[in-house]
Amino acid sequence: MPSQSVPVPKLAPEAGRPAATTAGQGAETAPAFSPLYRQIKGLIIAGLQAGEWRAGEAIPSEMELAARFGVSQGTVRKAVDEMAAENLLVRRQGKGTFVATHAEQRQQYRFLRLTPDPGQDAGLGRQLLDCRRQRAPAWIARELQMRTGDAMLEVRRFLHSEGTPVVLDDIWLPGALFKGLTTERLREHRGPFYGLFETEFGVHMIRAQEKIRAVAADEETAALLKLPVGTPLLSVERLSFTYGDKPVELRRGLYNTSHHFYRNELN
Amino acid sequence: MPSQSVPVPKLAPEAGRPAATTAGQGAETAPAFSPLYRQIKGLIIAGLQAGEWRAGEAIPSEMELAARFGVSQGTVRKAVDEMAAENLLVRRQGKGTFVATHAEQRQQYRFLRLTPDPGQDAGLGRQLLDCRRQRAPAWIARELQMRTGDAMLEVRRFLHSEGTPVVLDDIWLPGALFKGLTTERLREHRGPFYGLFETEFGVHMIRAQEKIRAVAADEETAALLKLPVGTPLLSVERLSFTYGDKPVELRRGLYNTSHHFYRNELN
DNA sequence: GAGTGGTCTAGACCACCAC
DNA sequence: TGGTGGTCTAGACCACTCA
Repeated sequence: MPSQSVPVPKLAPEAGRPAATTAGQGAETAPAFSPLYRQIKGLIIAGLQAGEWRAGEAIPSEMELAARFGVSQGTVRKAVDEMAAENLLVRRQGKGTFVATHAEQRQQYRFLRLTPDPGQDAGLGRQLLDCRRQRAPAWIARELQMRTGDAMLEVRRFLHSEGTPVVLDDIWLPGALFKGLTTERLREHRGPFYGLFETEFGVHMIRAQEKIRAVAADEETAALLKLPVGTPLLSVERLSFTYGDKPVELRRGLYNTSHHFYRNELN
Repeated sequence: MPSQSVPVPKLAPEAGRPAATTAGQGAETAPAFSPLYRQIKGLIIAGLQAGEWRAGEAIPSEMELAARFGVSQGTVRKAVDEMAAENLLVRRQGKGTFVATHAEQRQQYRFLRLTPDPGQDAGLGRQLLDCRRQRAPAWIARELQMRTGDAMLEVRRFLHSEGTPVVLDDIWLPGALFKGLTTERLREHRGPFYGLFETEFGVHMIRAQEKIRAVAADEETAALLKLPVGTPLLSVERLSFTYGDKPVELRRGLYNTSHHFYRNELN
């Protein structure tokens, strides 16, 4: 005998589901009704955030989660479905559900939309130029939701294709989250930075916004990318977020699009 | 008594669900097993493609569709869920499920990622420059999957913000699909082109790919956009598709990104 | 064969909308 | 008041993986 007033056991008190009618009170702007499966999703995200399961590890099976939260498997399934659609989790039939990671081959460079023209080599090499601790200037502090002057890491690097530089990246990170990150650590690391950030610092990028413009190469950039001053470059400014919509990385890439392009899918 | 061998009535013969085990035969590369809900999805898409329901109209209720296809409501729901996630359909609680359209206010300029800098006016005006019938050159024919020399429409237009031109668009369309499209028709039309294409020609854009580069303004472009020759511009090449992954529009925009940027969300 | 996710069903009740 | 989509449950069986 299914009944919607029975469940909601082990949920946190404030997560209690509003009963039958959306009765009075109506305080503030929105009653903020949220279905059970969304509350479950919130609890799973809280677990990820708390580090209960690390990147690449399996989370408990749907049946286990259903038992733990006191809901049916179908409700857990719907929560996990949404999280899989958002690339927070990865389902593998017969094996389990895993915390998404940037470290795996299949998922590497998930956020990089740069694509070589036909006939170009697909692989991109990395070259670290610089990594130093600075005090955050106002505009970066604003983006990363820290205070002007707070500790900040500044990284500069190349991506190159067959020896010629294609991308010049400047990367800014909150110093508080990346204590102990050094030039050597970055240089020794194999694979994408985001993999390192996950395994070494527990910082997991789940979403990003990019703002793209066309700009002219200034003298410094032109010299570094071995291009004439004034060459049109793609400026890609990326703000990346972890769980809880917390911004944790600001990045500005300058792309030489002579033999590569930025690919985007619209739906 | 649910049983997975019972259903599958009114489905098209070739859509029949493979029974229990993925038995022998194994011809070619993939057995191409597809679950019931995906077959239902295919049938609904076929209906859209055939014009059974037009853009903006409601499709039958989930119960009706379930009865028609001889499956449970839950299976129809899963099919519709996927289509809603792909922006093919729009669900409205209490009202029904509707064929997505580019004509509505809410959905207008769904594919336009150009965003004004803070303080800039958000609205963009349109100005038609030209519309003529041509023969498709090889490179366009290839993209639109037609033959070189086939009839093709070529449209050129501006988007401008507060009087100054921001975007110069060249648009190429297969002549066969847009018979009767004239300069006057385009000029008189209010709202986005994609709305006109839907209502007048039954061509519905559901998906697009963009390739983005930074380029320097040539003389003609510079004059049209009132910029110095060599100004860096964002080149946005868009290929749009209808049902069945059929390409039906090629477009190349040159964006002045001095006071606007191209916004993208990464997941 | 046991365990995991994937599909499908059937039925209940809720929230929203229009008449 | 009746219809629509939205949520939740319970249970069956299938497909895949691994020991």
